[in-house]
Amino acid sequence: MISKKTKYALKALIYLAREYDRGPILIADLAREERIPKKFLELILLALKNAGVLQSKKGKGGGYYLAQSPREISMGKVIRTLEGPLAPVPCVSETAYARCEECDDEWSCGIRLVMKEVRDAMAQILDNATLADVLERIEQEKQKKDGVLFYAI
Amino acid sequence: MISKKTKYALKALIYLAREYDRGPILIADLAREERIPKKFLELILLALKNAGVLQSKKGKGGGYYLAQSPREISMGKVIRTLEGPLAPVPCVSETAYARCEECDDEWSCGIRLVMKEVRDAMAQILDNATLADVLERIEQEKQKKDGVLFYAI
DNA sequence: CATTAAGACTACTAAATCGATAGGCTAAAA
DNA sequence: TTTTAGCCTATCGATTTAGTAGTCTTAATG
Repeated sequence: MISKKTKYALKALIYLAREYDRGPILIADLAREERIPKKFLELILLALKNAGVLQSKKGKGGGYYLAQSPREISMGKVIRTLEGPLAPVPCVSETAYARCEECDDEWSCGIRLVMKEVRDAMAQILDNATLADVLERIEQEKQKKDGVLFYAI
Repeated sequence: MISKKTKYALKALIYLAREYDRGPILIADLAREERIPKKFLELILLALKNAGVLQSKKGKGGGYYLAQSPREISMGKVIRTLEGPLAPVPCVSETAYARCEECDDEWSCGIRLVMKEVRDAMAQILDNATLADVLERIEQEKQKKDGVLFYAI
């Protein structure tokens, strides 16, 4: 299960993607709209900024905005920033490989073989799901729902 | 990342699968062979027993053994027992659905749509990877390695 | 240039989880 | 009835999670 922190981050980024190219958004507005504790959100946005996902402007008229277009920011990047590597075991991580302490023969570790498949499948999905994709899919779902509503009436 | 508990469980089960139909195995032997803290392993095996994965015999000549054949025990089952649902968010879990507290419109939640894909991909892999499969794959890898060694000499 | 708006940074805390240990209880053989 | 081996509960220290508080810094602007 992903943490609340990561969920908050994704919500905030989807919000910022929707408002893309409308200038900086205030933390306070984001917090209110998405119902995220403001001070907590501050820390999250800061982490995303340090990871190069967001940029910010201080002082009056300041706020946060995406560092790249919504097409270029993937859920994989966001989750890795806040949650750490996608891999279920460190020995199959592409971005943060580490040996599993007590595995004496990594190359014939059965757990590793299966977990490598899992990490590849996750990365495949999450690294290809950009904020723009997510926005699109939300719209599609809303239209589907309207369709159902149409028939229901 | 999966917990040590789950890794220990998988190691123990792979060991028991290899010794399948050779009668009960002592916790102490398992602990020594797989280098798992004995008392900790006790709790893990007990949990697996309560989940129906293992059976046990008390007293002299006792120990633990698989409740089903290695063909019928999947890594998905084991991970769900010790780690909880595979799903990254509760609202996409098939085995333990729960609403995400602060999601007002689940059906047009973008996070949910992507996470559903992730959970399905994970379940596909982990529910189809049985202990028997894992044993087979370990053997395959060992032979591959021997092949390389053959050419290297 | 003083004020004010807004993010940046550090520290702290309560509660939960993780990894592990301790010790007594119960069941089954011999 | 003694020994063997699993069953069960409690406890513990370290880490992580979710969140709060307060101060510092930077940038507009009147």
